[in-house]
Amino acid sequence: MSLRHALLGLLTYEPMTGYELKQFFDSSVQHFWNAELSQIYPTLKALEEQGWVDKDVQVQDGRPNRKIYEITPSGRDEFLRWVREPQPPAEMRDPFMIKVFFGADVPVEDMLVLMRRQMDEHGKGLAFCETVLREKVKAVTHHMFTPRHALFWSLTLEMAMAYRRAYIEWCEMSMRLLEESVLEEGPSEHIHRLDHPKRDAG
Amino acid sequence: MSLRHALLGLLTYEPMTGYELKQFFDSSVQHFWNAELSQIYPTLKALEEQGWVDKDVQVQDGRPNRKIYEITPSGRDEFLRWVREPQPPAEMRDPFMIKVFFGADVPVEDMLVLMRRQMDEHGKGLAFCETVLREKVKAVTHHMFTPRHALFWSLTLEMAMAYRRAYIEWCEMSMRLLEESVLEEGPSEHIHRLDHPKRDAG
DNA sequence: TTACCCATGTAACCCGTTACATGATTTT
DNA sequence: AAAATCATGTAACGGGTTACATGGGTAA
Repeated sequence: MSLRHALLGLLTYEPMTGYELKQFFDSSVQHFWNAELSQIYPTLKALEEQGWVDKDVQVQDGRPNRKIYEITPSGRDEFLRWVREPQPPAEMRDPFMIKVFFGADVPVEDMLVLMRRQMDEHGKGLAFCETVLREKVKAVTHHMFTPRHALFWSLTLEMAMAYRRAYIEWCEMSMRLLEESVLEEGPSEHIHRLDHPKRDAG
Repeated sequence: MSLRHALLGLLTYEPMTGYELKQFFDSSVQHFWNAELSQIYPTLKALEEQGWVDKDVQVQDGRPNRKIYEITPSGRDEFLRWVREPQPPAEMRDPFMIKVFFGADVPVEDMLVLMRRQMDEHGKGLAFCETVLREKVKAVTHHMFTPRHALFWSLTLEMAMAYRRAYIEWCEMSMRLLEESVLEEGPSEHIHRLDHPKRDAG
C-alpha cells in the first residue's frame, strides 16, 4: 500500500488532520493518485500504531475533535527508506483495451464511437492538466515551497500529460486504421462473424 | 469487474477449461491485463450461475476432472452489451509518481538511480512487445484468426508500446532536468532541507 | 531426481470504493 | 431553504494477490 507513504510524504510538509490531508491530496496529486476519507482515517490510525506519526487532539464542541497528525523521526526515516526503495514499473490495466482486443466481433461504427469517447475524455483530462494544474504548480511555488519542489511537482504533471497525449495519439491512429479497414472490407462484414467467428476464418 | 467479460470474450473463440483460459490469457492479453487461477475459477462459477456459460465435465482419473466452459447465447449478448457500453478512461495510479512528487527531499543521485531503473524496466517491457508479442500477433493470424482479429490485437499492442515509449521519454527528460538542476544549485543542497523543509523556503 | 505440466480449488489477506451515520456552521 | 464545509468514523462489498492443499504424469 502506497497510501501510508503518500500520507507520510504530505505530513513532511506540515502536521495535518485527516480532513486536511484529503484536501491536500485532492489539490496536489489527484492527477495520478487519490484516496477517500474512509480509507485515510484507518490508515492514519495504523500509522500511529506503527509510531510513524503522533496525534494531537484539539477538542471542539458542536463537531468532532480535530486530530492533528505529525510525522515522527521514525516516520521520516520510513518515508525516506520507502522513496529510495526500487519501485517495480506500473503496468497498464485498462478495461478499454479488453474491448479493443475483442473489437473484431463488434460493428466498426460502435468501436469508432467508443474510441472517440476515450479520446475526448483523455482530451478533457489533458486540458485540465494544461490549465488548472499547471497554474496550481506555478501558484504554489510562490507560497510555501521552493522552486525545487515545483520542479518535482511539474515532473509528475508532465507524466500525466505525456500519458494522455500518448493515449490520444493512439486513438487517432486507431480510428484512422479502422476507417481504412471499413473501406477495404465493406462495412457490415462483421455481422456474419458474430455467431461463428472461427468458421469464417478460412 | 472486467474479468468476467474478459473471460466471456475468450470463450467466444472456443470452449475452454479454467486452466486453458489462464494460458490463453497469459499468451494474449498479458501486456495489459492478467489474472490468477485462484480468481478465474470462482469467476467461472459465477458466470455459470448467471447463465452466461455452460459447463461440460470431462471425467479424468489421477487428476481433477476437466470442466470445459462454453459461452451461452445470453453470455454472448452480455459480452456484446458490455463491449459497447461506454468505458470511463483509465486513470494513472502509479506509486512511482508519489516518489517523484516528494523527490525534492531526496538526494538527486538517488532520484536519478530510481529513474534510470524505471526507464530500464519499461525499456525491457517495450522490447518484449516489439519482439515476442509482435511475432505472436503475426503467427496467430495464420492459424485460427482473421486479419481483422490481428488488426485489433495489434492495436492493443500499439497502446502498450505507446505507453512505454511515453514513459521512457519522460524518464529521459526528467533525468536531463535533474542533472541540470544539480549544476545550478550545487549537489548537496538538499541535505539542509531534509529536517526542516519549510524554514529553508524563504 | 528435480522440476515442470496438468487441473482443481479454498482461505486469508490487502487495498479500495460506496453507503451509512452524525450534526453544527457557513455560504448561496 | 438548500447546499456546501467542517470533522469524524464504521460496515459492507468488490476485486485482486499470495499462500495453502492435493497429486499423478512427463520431460530435463
